[in-house]
Amino acid sequence: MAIATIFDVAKAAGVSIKTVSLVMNGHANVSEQTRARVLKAAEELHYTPNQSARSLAGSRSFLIGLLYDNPIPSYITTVQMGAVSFCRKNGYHLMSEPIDSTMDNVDQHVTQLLTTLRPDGIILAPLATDSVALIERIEAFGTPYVRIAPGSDRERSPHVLMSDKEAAAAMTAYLIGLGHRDIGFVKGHEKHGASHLRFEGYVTAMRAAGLGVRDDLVAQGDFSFQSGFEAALSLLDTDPRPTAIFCSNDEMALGVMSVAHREGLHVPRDLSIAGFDDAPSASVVWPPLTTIHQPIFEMAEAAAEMLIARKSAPGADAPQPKSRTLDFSLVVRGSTAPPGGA
Amino acid sequence: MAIATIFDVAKAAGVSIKTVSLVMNGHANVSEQTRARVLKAAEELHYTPNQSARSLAGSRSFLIGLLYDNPIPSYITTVQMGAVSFCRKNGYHLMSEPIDSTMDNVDQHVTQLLTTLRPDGIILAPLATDSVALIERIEAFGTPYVRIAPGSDRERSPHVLMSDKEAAAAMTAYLIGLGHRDIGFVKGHEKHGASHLRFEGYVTAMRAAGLGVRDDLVAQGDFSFQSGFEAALSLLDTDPRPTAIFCSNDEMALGVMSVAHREGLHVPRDLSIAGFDDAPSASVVWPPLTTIHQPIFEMAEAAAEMLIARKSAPGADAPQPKSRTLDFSLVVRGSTAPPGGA
DNA sequence: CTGAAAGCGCTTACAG
DNA sequence: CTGAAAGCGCTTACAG
Repeated sequence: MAIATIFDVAKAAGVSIKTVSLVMNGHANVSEQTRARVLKAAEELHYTPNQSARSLAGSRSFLIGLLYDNPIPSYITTVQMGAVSFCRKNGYHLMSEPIDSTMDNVDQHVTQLLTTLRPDGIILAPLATDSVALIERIEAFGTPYVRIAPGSDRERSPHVLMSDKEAAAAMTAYLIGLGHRDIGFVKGHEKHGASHLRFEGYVTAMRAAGLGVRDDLVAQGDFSFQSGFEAALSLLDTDPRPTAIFCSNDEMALGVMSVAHREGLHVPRDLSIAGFDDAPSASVVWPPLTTIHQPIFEMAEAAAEMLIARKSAPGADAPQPKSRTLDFSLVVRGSTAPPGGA
Repeated sequence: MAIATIFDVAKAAGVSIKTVSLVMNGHANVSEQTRARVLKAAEELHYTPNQSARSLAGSRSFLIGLLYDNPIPSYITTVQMGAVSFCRKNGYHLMSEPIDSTMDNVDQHVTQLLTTLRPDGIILAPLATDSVALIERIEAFGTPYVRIAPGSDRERSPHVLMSDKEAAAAMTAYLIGLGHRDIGFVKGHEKHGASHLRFEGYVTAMRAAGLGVRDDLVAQGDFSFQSGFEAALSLLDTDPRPTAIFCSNDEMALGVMSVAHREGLHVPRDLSIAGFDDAPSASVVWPPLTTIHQPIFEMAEAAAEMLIARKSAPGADAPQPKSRTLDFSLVVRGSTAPPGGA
């Protein structure tokens, strides 16, 4: 059988197509009886509105674009799952748009996306979330957008994030609580706003415990395994050397752990190691990594919600929150223990 | 300025909209002169065809749906990058459609996707690639689809894959070449077709070298870290115990490695470990894992190509290949060495 | 090689 | 609360 159109449903229900449209879009001004008749007819005919026609005639495309760059697979996948989860409940679909900010045609590509598909909203995930060029392009176009975990210039746009500073402070306080005093820290990528916040959290917690921050126990990394590896070499070549090392992400923590294995240091007895992110690999290494769990799925869900809510509630001009902060959690695993393994 | 439409371009170029349409779609029957004039006008007006209008009027939506289930993040991300890469070159966009085959409304969801968005094609990635219910639904609808790495019932549909059997045989032969004789094998998930092929490859290579396959050196896993861990415990409790263990995926190999670390076995001196997939974590553990690299990106690209090629070449009714096999590669890293570390 | 016109399946003022 | 009708921006026979 051919695909049913709005006319088929109207005829079957004995109403005009206008009424069918109203019902399908959940408008209020339809009598319960009529609504029920239409719904029944739609059901029987397996009717689903043609998105292209809807989009062309109306003002909505029911499409949300997810722009991301330099993806850490597990991060991006989780973001997608979260975004899709909310989109689906509201009849939206998610376009996956990986971009490469190193390419000079990003601009062109985004413009093409915006004009040909007319998405109702854009979600910006790291690192695209911090691309000023991208943001300007989207703003010029007037398409609503939400940034996930923006590292800089936050006030500029609606966004959803987690408190990196508090989380880092919590982890540091946890290590101090175990009895550690000489705690090394590996910074994240300089260009990533969250890196600075995590470092601030570490400093704050150290000071709050009356401990100083030794310069030789702070190393610069860039979120890569390799940089964690190198940071560990330098941090372990100090005196007194750290009994614990806290890294700004899990990847670097794995680099530190690799050095520990090579040097024959027992983790956590000789060295406690903590990460940040709760990447899948964090629970796969041995010993499994103590880390900060980010609510990535929920952040993406919230981002989609911020985008779609304003659309689904016509009339309800309630001021949407421009910023949302979600909770992290501290996940204690086997890579941390009191110094000396006491 | 408002977004340019086909009428604006037609007026600027002094032709009818029909001609603009022909040019934009790359049809042949337009004089070079006219084509150039239209292209110039389009360029100046920043014209991009409205996808909804195109889709509604024509027969193409320029949308490809990617259906996947139970994603291993790195795998899915790579599949997406590959598919998007090809889609973009041809003006297509990719819809990310994670599905959960454990849900009973998969059917309904796919139907909704097919009827509302009318994608021009569907790419099925694991494990959706082996869902008969899904395939039947798509076939009933008549939407073209391509399966990536189907594990069963391959002849049924166009697909792209890698030779799992050959790859497993190559890895086994490599271990034998190093001097190993007692080589353990950990099977993958029983329901995954590739698992059986990988095991066959192992058996074939062992026999080809005149070595028997010891039952106590073959363990059943399910692709999880945990199952690899358990398999290692049983494999190492044999006599003589294996000097090398080959796992059907990297995740399980990491489980084996974890046991080795705990038991104080030096890898690779006391035990060589090999995986399959070349997941990101394979190069992050210590020592880094020898494994089989799957051309996932290329497989996804090929899948998109198989879908789009038939569309872009109107008239050119060349018989498209229904099956495409891409090459694997053997990646030697630090986790394998001659027995005894000689 | 190119025009004029119908039609794709919806939404949305405009009337009632 | 509901009809009749215009229009969204394209594609595509139908003519020439």
